[in-house]
Amino acid sequence: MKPKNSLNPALVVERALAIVDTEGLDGLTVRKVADAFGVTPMALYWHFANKEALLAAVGDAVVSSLRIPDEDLPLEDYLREAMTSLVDVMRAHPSASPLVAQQIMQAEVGRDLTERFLDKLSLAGFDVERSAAVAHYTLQIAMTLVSREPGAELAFKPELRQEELDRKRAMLESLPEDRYPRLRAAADAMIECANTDEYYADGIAIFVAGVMADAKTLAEA
Amino acid sequence: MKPKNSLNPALVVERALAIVDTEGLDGLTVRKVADAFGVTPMALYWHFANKEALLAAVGDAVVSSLRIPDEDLPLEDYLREAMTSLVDVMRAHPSASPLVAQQIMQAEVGRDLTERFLDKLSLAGFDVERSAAVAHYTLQIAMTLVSREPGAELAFKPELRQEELDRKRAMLESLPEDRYPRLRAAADAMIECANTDEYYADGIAIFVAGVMADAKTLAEA
DNA sequence: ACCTGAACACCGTTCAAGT
DNA sequence: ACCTGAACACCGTTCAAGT
Repeated sequence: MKPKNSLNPALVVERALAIVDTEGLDGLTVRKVADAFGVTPMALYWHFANKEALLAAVGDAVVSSLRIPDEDLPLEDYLREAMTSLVDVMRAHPSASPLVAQQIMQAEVGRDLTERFLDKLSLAGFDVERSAAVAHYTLQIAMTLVSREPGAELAFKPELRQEELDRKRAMLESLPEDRYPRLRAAADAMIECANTDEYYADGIAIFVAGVMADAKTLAEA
Repeated sequence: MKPKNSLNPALVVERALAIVDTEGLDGLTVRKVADAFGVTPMALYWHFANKEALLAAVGDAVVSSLRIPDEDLPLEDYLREAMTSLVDVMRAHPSASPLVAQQIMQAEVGRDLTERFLDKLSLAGFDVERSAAVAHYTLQIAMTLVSREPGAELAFKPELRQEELDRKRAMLESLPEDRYPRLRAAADAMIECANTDEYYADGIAIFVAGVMADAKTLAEA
């Protein structure tokens, strides 16, 4: 006798997110979620229209922990804090970061953050198209930093991980030293992040500096 | 009577790339490629170890048309040209851009480009870790600009495309005007690129400016 | 209202067999 | 050397039926 009402959207999303965390986005299947509840795959279709809706709900759940920077901050600080906030939220569930990017506008917090960002961009001289583009870059680059962090592609095959890293290193070390000295010297740094926090801080700093350089150009024109 | 030797890796890759172009990366299946040749799915396994190897070969094929910037260019111009070259190659086959990012180091042209880029970064004061990180950002951001170009996610459902765009616009236009004036004004710009070339030029310019700002900081230190 | 069971149209891939 | 055929363990999802 199965307990009825053992399923509800919030519980399902929680389980689904756990699977995404441990097995990656491609590792999430309707059947695995059902098994985790000891239930038939079709049971989930009472609570979600389809897998796409379940994934969207997972994205919404992660987005909800986003925090909005102080609205009084000037553009540069607002951008840096917004991007840092996005990156932090995504790093908590790296495999779900594409879902965060996809669902951010469905959440009030995402809309509020974007609205204020667009406002600050506008005041800094960015026209509507450029503002929209910069907001888009910000979100997508945050996602990319997290989901393509060096070594992240091997996160779900722990037994193959070391082997794959060695294979990549061997490939770089097999290159002729006279022709590829920089690649060989950078081999370790290219296959895995030595300092993850620095990787994110630098990536964010570069993008923020780039946007501010653009703002300066616009201010001078 | 099937003609034998109708299959070879180059032909298979060509067909697979065509499918990726018209149906997206997820639309590529071993069975579809086989059907396109009027052959059994298993026929492909004579030429490729598995689907992963086929995808890698598709990536290699696209990477091969990459061009290397003039090696005498200073860092800023070299970076801008390298990134533009990457973006151009990827825009020719947007759905394959993740494969390009994945396979770039397997191609001589990719290794040469990266080697010279790392060298210029080093001369500009970037240490090994930062150089590797910047090379990584460059490649991944180029990929992201292309594969997440606004509207790109709807490219393979032409019949649903207009409907989806309308749905997104309706969502933004349903927001209260007094609270979300910028979002409403930017609605059109956020769901679709009005000027695609500008989208790419701006994205590249921002990243290049960001890297150069970093270089300036390093030079002063 | 909430879930089961059987079935369908797909996947990638193994393995033995054909020519 | 190159390809077929049958089979296996997976997918998401429909549809009718149970309680």
